Order: sequence, then C-alpha cells, then structure tokens
Amino acid sequence: MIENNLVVYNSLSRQKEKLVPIHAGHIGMYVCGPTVYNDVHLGNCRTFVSFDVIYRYLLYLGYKVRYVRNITDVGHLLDDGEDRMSKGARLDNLEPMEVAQKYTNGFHDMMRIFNTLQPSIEPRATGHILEQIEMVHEIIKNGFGYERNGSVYFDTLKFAEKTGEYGKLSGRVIEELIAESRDNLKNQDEKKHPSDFAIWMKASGEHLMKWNSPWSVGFPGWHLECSAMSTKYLGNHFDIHGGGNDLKFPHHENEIAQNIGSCGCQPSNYWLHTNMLLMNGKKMSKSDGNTISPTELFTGDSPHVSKGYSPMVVRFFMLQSHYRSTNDLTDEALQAAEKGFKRVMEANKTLGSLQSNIIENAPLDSKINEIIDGAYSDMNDDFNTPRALARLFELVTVINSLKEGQIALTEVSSSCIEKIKTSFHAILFDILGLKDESDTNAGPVDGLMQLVIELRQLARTNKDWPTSDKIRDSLNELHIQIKDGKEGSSWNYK
RNA sequence: GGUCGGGUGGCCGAGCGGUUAGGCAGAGGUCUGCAAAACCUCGUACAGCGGUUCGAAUCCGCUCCCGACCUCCA
Repeated sequence: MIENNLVVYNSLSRQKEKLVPIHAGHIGMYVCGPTVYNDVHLGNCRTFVSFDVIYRYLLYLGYKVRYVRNITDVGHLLDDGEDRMSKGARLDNLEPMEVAQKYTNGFHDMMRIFNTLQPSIEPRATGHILEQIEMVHEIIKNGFGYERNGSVYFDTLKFAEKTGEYGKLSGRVIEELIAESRDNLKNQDEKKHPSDFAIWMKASGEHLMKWNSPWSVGFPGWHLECSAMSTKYLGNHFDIHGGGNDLKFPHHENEIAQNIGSCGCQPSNYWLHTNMLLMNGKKMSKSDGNTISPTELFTGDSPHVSKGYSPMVVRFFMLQSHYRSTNDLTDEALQAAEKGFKRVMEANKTLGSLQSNIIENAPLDSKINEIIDGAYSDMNDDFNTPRALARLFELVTVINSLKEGQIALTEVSSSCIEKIKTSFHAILFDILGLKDESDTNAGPVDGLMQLVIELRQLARTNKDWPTSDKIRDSLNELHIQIKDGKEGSSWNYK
C-alpha cells in the first residue's frame, strides 16, 4: 500500500481532490494523443511534457502505472466532412496509413527529443475498429444511439434526460446547445438534435478509409476511439483521464457520454486538463498561423525567436509555469529560461564534487531539509513544477555557496549533503525529466580542455596575461567559457 | 451572445486572508591581474474603484481590459 499526499485538480468537480487509486498501488491513466495528419506542434508537446511529469511523479511515488496514450489515425473530420487522414493522403499522394505512419514517426521522434517516457500502451484507432463497432452496438442497445442512412448518431437529448450527465465536464446546458448550435454541420439534417454527434459515419464513395459494419461501409466517429480504447486497456472505470483544455468540449464530454451510454459508468475518476501554450499572448494554433514548430524553435529559424533554444531549455521553460496555467512563449522568456536552466545544470555538476566531514547535526541541516521537503510538497500539490523549481534554485545558492566558501563545509553535515545530492537528482532528472545536454560531449574534449586550462594556469602563474587572456578569449569565441574559481579553473559550453 | 479562466514589479511566472516565491534583466558590493563565473545586498508589484476584516494581491461587488471554449485543435 502506497501512501501519498498527492492532491490533483479534477476538472469534473472543479476542485482539488486527494488522489485515491481504485486499486491500491496501481494507477490507470489515459491521455488523448495526437491526430497524426500533420507534424506535431509545440502545443502538443507542452501537453505531453506535462503528462510526462505527472507520469514520472506517479512512478516516483511507487505506483505501478499503466499509461495509455492513443494515436488517432481515423475518424477526425474537417469542416467539409473529409477525414483528416484522407485529406493528408490526397494532398501528399500517399496511402492514408502512410500518412499516419509518417507523422507517427515524427511524433515519436519529437517525444524522444523532449525526453518523455514512452506510454505503456499506445493504441491506434484503426487497430480498434471492432471494439468501436461493438461500442456502437452497446450504445444503440441502451437506447442512446440511432441510425440514419447508414450513419449512427448519439442521442444527446435522450442521454441528458435519462442520466443528467451530459455537459457536466464542460459546464454546458443542453438547451443552450440547441439555441446556439450552428447549422452548417455535416449531415445536420440526419440528426434529431443539433448537439447529437456521429459515432459511426457512412463513407462516401471516394472516401479512402472505410470498414464494413452492420450499418454501412464507413468509419467511426472522432470521439469513439478514445472511449473504446480506454475501456479496452484500462477497463470501464479507471483513475486518470487527461488531455488538453481544448478537448474538454466536445471531445471529452462526448467520450463520457459514450462510456456511460455503453456501460453505464463514468470512465474516469479524475479528469486532468492542461492549459494552452500561447505565443505573444495568443493561443498557439495550427489553424490560425500563430505557431512555431519545435524544429524551428530548436534551430532559431523563425521570425518569433532571435536564436535557437535546445529541447531541454524548452522543456525547462514549460515546467516553469504550472500545467493548468497558460504559458506565454516569448523570446525574452526563453532567454531567461536558458540561463536559469544552465545554472541549475552547473550546480548539479558542482554538487557531485562537494564533500563534508561533519557526519550529523550541522547548523544548516534543518533549513536545507525544509527546502527539500518543500519541493516534494509542491509536487504533491497538483504537480506544482514552478514551485518545485524555485526550491531547487534555493538549493543552487546553497551548493554554490558551499563551493565558493561563503558557507563553510562545517555548516552542513555529510548526510545532509548526500540528501541534497539524492533529491536534486531525483527531482531534476527522474521527476521533471530534464537532462544535462552538455554531458553528450564525451571523447577527447575533457582531456583537451584540461590541458588547455593547465597551460593557461602556467601563463597566469608567470603573469603572462596576454597569453592567458588570448586563451580565454579564443575559447570564448568557440562558445567555451572559462570560469576561474578558488580551486582552479573550470569550463563549460555557453 | 452564452460558459469558463485571467489581469502580479522591465520580462516570464508562483502564491490566493497575516510569511523573501523563483528565474531573467537592472543597481551596488565581495572575489579576481583584469574580466567572466560564483556569492551577498537592493529596488520597484499585485488593472481600477468601493466593501468585508484587527489585517486583502488573496474574500465580495462594480468597472475596464485580455484569453479560452461554444466550430478542427494539446
């Protein structure tokens, strides 16, 4: 039995709740993955990085987590009724599955670049057509679905009347949906009610992706795959369901309707929603052009940034805001994140070489323990990464002070230093999922730099300042910074 | 128009009844051959107007701005 003090904000109840797993020690988590008809954009990345931290923290607490994140490769309609996959295929002159594979690969590459852990299961919508058809059966059997010309619709009005569940998550009232629903939707005339949505759609002749079903040759509705796949791999009722804020309605609302409509139970206890990534104050969005691709951000090839920022700097930047807050991406903010990130990573290196002779009960121990415990409390409070990071920066000051002698080594016990090492590492790498990008330069560079530093030190000892400064300045031009400390010099990439 | 969420110091961003958030930038200092790095100190803040309270950035009301969803989006 794992004890936790974890509190999460549940979108369903609109308040923070203690996380109590259905099965002690186990957590089932479903996160809506990407629709693979285009390159992933940064907004997707922010959401998946957020859930990556959530996943990592649950693992850190000791839970056995089944993390399911789907790939939607069918059923996602455009305004004109064309399937996204089919449209992608037509434009690129490819098989629909070729499109799906191409962008799935790209998505996976980007997830790796952002250092996210892979989900336990990554099911594809097209691999679960049978399960979806089965769910349509159940919904019809329970009286919440009706067929029109080979398509099947979910009867939202009847569902709302019978269960009172429709609209709870997104705060919508069915009468308002009647009044406000647009009438330019596909097959509007087939629906009994404007807010009804397709769970199975009959395919037109030229439609590329289609399957046989009792109702027609067609394809499943957009929301259905998540209901079917979460049920298949996590059961009728699981712990956490996550996704971007913009999926609350209609996607998640309809998902809930389908799950309750087919098996009678609310699929998930806790609904977690990430907020949007903004750029210059506006939602970053594929459709309105206010966007920068991850690659452009890394290379700096975009009018929105003055230079490139590394993946870990971007990840760090994202973690400096809370997942439920909007995060405004600006060049200035990224520069600040870059400096902060490097400072933390440098401190981590410094930490490795710190030693203390005092075994226990040194004067600063309790203060340091407070900072560390505080960081874990922050994570327990709905995964408050910006606060946890703030504590880490307090530790950075302690670490640097110990190194430079502003704090005497006798003021901190060796066991406390060990605790700093353990916690710093756990939070930074295991939980927040950051990594030190400068570590990748193994090979002869370290040895070379040692030699250069020794030669420069020789020059300095001889008061040969021109030589000493030439070495420093030339290295600087190569983006290598020399840092002269009390115990000799060290270096790092700028 | 409906629903929801915001407006915090130069920028980003936590907090959400009494405590220094933190990062970056800026000012002064320590250290240094000089510089950088590091450390120390400092500054200016809670959109506006009322109210509740011993006490409000934090609660209530009004006003003004901004954003999201309502239509594909993480």
